[in-house]
Amino acid sequence: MTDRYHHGDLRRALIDAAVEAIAESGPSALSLRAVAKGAGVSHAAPAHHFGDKSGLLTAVAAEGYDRFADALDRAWEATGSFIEVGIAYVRFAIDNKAYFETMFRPELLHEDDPELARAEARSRAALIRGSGEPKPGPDGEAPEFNANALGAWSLVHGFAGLLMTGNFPPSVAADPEGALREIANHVRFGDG
Amino acid sequence: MTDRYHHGDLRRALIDAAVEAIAESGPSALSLRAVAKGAGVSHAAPAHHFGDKSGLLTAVAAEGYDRFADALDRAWEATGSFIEVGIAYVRFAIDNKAYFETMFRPELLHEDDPELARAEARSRAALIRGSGEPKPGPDGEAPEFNANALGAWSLVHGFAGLLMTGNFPPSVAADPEGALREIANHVRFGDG
DNA sequence: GCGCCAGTCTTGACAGTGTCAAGTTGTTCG
DNA sequence: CGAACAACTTGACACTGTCAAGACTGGCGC
Repeated sequence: MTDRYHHGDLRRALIDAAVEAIAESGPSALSLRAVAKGAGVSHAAPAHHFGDKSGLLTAVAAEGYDRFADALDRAWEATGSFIEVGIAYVRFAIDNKAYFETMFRPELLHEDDPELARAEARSRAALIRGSGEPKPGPDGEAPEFNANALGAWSLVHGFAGLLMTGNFPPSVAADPEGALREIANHVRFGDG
Repeated sequence: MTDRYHHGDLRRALIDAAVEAIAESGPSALSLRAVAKGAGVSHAAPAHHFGDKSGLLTAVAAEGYDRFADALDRAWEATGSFIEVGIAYVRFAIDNKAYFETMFRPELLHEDDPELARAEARSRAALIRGSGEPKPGPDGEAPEFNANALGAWSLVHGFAGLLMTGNFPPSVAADPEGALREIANHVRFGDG
């Protein structure tokens, strides 16, 4: 199946190869030719499916946002806990480093891609839902972030980022989830 | 001065050109040859001063960490306010996008560079000092981050990151400092 | 059952990149 | 003055993304 002229699902294979490569050296070091070689096709094959190198990265990011939304939704539905959604946020970053890093590097992506926009919106919705203040817009309009949600989002996002860039002391890096739970025990969100 | 064979201060000129280029397209898109051309020297000149492309980026990051530490120190000394240090953190990220982005991309840097380590340590110290809990180690050992400091650091770092990647709604992007102050009004750090 | 066509992939080329080796120019100091 | 040394240049190499052109296939209508 993988050595036919018509690959079967080359698009899938290329994304998988890309994710693997990104996991090792980051999204900016991705080589289209290396990805193609990894999938056993010629160096120009990716262009046909993704147009661009940015196109491939955009596809990875979109898939990442979908998986991210799934993870956040699962956490909220399983626990109904604001904090557990935050934990899931960080856990996703750790377990899906390649996806997560790609998602938050807009300069490498086609920001106008509709698939990306759709998946991104899903994640945003999951995040707002999990922020504990579902409060649908007064006339059914899209719900917005309030100060508490923005603060919580910033906190978990920053925690994930600092963790992944190696900026935390070893004690935190050894047990990130524990450290985050302790932070949660010390932080209170209120109405100012 | 700039067109002599011996440039005078080519190192400085290259860093400046690099910062300018990074501000436009991010650190991963930096082209050594373009930087060299911008400084009016041959394409291999940068190698002599920085060895590597990573070497140049490391120099930029180190200088960034120094400026960052300065900014945090200034904010703390001027106000003695925990919150104002956080504001200064985000303001630095906005005003020095090129430096800030480079500082937090370890995969592009020589992480073992002593200059980088020194400047990084300065920033870390400034951050701990500004976190409001100076509490020097019992026996003069380096002070550590506690849960409150980790939480506050994560919050401002995440806020800066999400802001710069365009993930915040327009209302927040239009007045980031105001939004951050409002978040600060809603968040309380305590002892759990 | 057959031909043809749209879609899939390959081949070859191009300009641009980082890095290395060797050579050239300038400065400094004995 | 000359010799050692640093700063920079020149040329080459392998590698990259992208484009144009061609080759192969599977499946469609007839």
